[in-house]
Amino acid sequence: MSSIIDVANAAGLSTATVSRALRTPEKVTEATRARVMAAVAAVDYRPNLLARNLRSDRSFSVLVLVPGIANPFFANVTAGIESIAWRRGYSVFLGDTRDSRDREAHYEQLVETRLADGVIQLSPDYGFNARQRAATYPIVHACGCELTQAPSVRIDNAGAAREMVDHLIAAGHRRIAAISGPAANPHAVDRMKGYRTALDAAGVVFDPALVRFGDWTMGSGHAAASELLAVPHRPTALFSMNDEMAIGAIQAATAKGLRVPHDLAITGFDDISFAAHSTPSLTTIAQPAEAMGAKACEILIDRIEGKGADDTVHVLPHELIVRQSSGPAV
Amino acid sequence: MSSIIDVANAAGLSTATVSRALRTPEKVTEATRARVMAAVAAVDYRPNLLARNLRSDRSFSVLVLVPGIANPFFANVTAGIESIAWRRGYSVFLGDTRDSRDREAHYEQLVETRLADGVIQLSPDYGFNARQRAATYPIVHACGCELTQAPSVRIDNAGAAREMVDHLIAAGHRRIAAISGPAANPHAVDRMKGYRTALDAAGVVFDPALVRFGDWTMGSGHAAASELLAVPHRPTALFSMNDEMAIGAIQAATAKGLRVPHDLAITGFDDISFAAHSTPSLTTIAQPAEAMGAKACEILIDRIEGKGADDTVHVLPHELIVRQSSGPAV
DNA sequence: ATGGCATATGTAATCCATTACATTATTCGC
DNA sequence: GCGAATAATGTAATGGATTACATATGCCAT
Repeated sequence: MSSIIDVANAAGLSTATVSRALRTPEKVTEATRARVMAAVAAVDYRPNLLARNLRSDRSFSVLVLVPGIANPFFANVTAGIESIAWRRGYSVFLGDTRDSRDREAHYEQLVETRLADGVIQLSPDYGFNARQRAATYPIVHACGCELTQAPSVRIDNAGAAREMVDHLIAAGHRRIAAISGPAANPHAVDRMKGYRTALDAAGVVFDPALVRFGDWTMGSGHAAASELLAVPHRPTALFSMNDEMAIGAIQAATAKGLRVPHDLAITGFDDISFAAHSTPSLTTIAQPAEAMGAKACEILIDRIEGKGADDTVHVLPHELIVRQSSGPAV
Repeated sequence: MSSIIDVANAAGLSTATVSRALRTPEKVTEATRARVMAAVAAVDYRPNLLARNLRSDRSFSVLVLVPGIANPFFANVTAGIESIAWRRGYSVFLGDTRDSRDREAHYEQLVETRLADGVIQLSPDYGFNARQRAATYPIVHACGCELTQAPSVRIDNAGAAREMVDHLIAAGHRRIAAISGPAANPHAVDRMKGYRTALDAAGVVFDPALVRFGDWTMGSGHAAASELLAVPHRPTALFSMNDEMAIGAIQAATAKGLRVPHDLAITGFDDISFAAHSTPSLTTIAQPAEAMGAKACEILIDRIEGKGADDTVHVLPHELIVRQSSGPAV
């Protein structure tokens, strides 16, 4: 593999001039630049970016910490991150933490060893990751919760949940069950808050028997719905805190012979692409997943490049999308 | 940020000894190692991997070229890649090509500029990517088609498609429509081959009017199904070449008042997680997505590390998963 | 024509860890 | 107890691009 020295030799110039011709062409004669370009082509030169990065102490790459890339929502956020990184000349390291602190810590080594310039964290902030909170490297949260410190990007989870439950209440529902994520999960906590606020506002007494905790998977949504439908005086609506669990719930309800939404309303959260195409299509909260990733990436790269330190919590707009799966209570 | 020199000073040793203590401890006294470790802790040392990588001309990272990370199937393959890369101490660069040759070529620069040691290609091989076929760097295809050269990993797409259509024929269907991917897509080509083989074997005359070309999205599956259901003497079964389009087709059929599978059988391909939880659940071909990614990654890293050059085409087993969406013809 | 200045190019130091080669310390055998 | 062999450590070169500083070239004004 030819190096800058080969180019310099081929062009009869010094490596300094070659470097300048390539990186800061305005510092070099038109003629020189042409000679360098010819030499580059002649020896098939590709700069060794490891060397450049070492010299400049920059890697021009960012690390995305994602709890699971197979989750469509996170995949969308990641796509948004990638598109901005690409535009700004950065590469993306994929750090799939599989929800493990260990893996997360291990991946953070990429920054500490200079292979990445900063981190975008997609896991919500549980509040006890002291290491990360004290991080000396640039870090931005892309799917924040109310606990998440700046700089971060999120939606108003509690507000969105409240809107959804308001929607169900407006449709006449009173017995509205919740299929939550893991009890300690900050997103679940925020959304649960919105759920209860909506119930309170409508004068509906909160009934713990109508709450089940899943793990965001369709299987857990199926299981939760099966249980909830067996409760005496069963709910007429299921508020699921993500789309996957809602899809699982639809399946469970249908298997029990219930018709959605006629016999049971079911709603989701996230608006992954499958929500619009499930049968029935799913009423949900649209999160601007790509936009959140993109915004987080912009903030991160601005920080890395020292272009103003954005230290705000960006709350992006969500949207209630009413589709077939929610309907009037019977 | 402290460097190896700081450690050497703190320990009263040379940088060479420090390096040895850390990388090849057996070359150093027990006592020395302890002194080095203490110094490392004292100055909070983290090796600069950019420097190490420059010296060794290795980056210990691989580039994954994926047509779209938001596609659940590719996300699963990527998850498989990541798990092996992790186990073997490599990082993963995410190269989302968005089906653009341009982006693909741009991402390949990562290898040519030494930021990645090799490439895993998830796009099927159209046969005209001369650049990549002549690549001087290690490259492995993870979702190959019949055209794909070794080393690569794939399933028997034609065989799987044939099995699926055989299954429909066995259930009594004769008018079996196909919802294909883009006409030129190698996976679509292979699967179309299997479709026709099955029809021929059953003595069913191929009817071009029963073929539609989608773009793998649910929307395109919906559109294709709508058209196919308007054909005179409409088909009793739809063979969709991926799960997303099948899910779109289910939605279209249901919207038309048809019951799946009672009035119309619909089958998919891939067995993404949503296939098991759609309503009705989807008969499909299970591809070992994670295993394909993992295998490809193993092969790639073996190549990178010079541990035998596996030059075979690995055909992993698929499986016909019969669920609710396929049923007897009416 | 010459000092002064801007522009273009060259020389060599630098980034940091690794490692070939050199040197010093230690152990073993007889 | 001494030379040979082995082990431990040190010195300095190396990887490839960038860049501070030095030098050379060209142009203008006086």
